Amino acid sequence: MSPAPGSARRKSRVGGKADTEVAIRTTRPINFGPLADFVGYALRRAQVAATTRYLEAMQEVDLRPTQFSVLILINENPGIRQTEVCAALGLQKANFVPLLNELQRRGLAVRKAGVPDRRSSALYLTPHGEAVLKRANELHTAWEQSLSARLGPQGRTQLLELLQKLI
Amino acid sequence: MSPAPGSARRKSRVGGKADTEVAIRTTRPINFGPLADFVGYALRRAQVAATTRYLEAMQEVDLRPTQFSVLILINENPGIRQTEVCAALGLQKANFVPLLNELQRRGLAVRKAGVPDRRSSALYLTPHGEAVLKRANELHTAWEQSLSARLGPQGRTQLLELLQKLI
DNA sequence: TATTGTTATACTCTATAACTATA
DNA sequence: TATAGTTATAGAGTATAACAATA
Repeated sequence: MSPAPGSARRKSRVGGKADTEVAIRTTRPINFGPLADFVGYALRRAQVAATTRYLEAMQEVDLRPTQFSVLILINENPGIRQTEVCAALGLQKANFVPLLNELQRRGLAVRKAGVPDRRSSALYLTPHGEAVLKRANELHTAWEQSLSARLGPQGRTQLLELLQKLI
Repeated sequence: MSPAPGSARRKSRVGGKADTEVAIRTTRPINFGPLADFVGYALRRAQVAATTRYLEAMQEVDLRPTQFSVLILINENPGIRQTEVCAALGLQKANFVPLLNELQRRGLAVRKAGVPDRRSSALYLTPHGEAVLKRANELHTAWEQSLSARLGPQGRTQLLELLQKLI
């Protein structure tokens, strides 16, 4: 799993040439050994690369991956409770509090009282939250299409199926 | 990519039955909407699941993914410099310092002086480091085999190829 | 007693700026 | 001037314990 935006940088030395030449220092080619064939390592590298491009693509709506998935879940399940979102997404309830506070501060989601169980509140998107989510989905769709372009027509489906088997 | 060890927990209510029954509270089924078809989300979930199992598998040698990959790289490229390892694995040189300190403290790797460029030192595994790496490779191979079992014979190769296209 | 939401806290991972000693 | 290694620091993400209100 280690990070590694494929960057075994190799600079080429300009032989015994004089110093007037741009003297770029040689770094011998790095041997990755068995690492090149590790699924865990490839998974990590792919995830880092994907996240980097995701953040670029979603810059306009300024939604981190988890924030985006929380908005989707609230939108798909209006009135959902915090604990339910946490269980569905694998988040700690303690960490969800500041995350939701931020979404509420930005006017994207709200906690509403009036649930039978008075310990909980019900979560909803605001109209603004719905609009931002709509735009986020457009940007995200474009991003997924750029993935499909890399993976080929069947590649994306194949990848999804294979990843499912790891969960 | 949001976390989510597939855990949309659904408890089933025992209809209108009396309280003598184990009263499990209903949580309505959560609708994941488009999230279920996102490559980024699947990538994240698979990576989290894989890392969790990796850590279990490697418990005996106590090597985090990055530590493991650093040991492999030093072993494959004896005398490699810190900057080269960082470039190859996509690490910040600043973060590499405490990481290598820890490997050195545990007697797995060493910085040796005597390089032409006196700003650098050359990295090597100790005999103990080599032995630990050997054991780590055994444990890791077993883990990769458990992945292969999930993915099917061609699945692992397919997955590696698809992940490469994302990098 | 158990659960929901919350606070506080800590640990890992990642990122940037600035320093030193060499080049 | 630029680079290798280092220090310090800050920001995410994630994890646990404990508390108040409610069930």
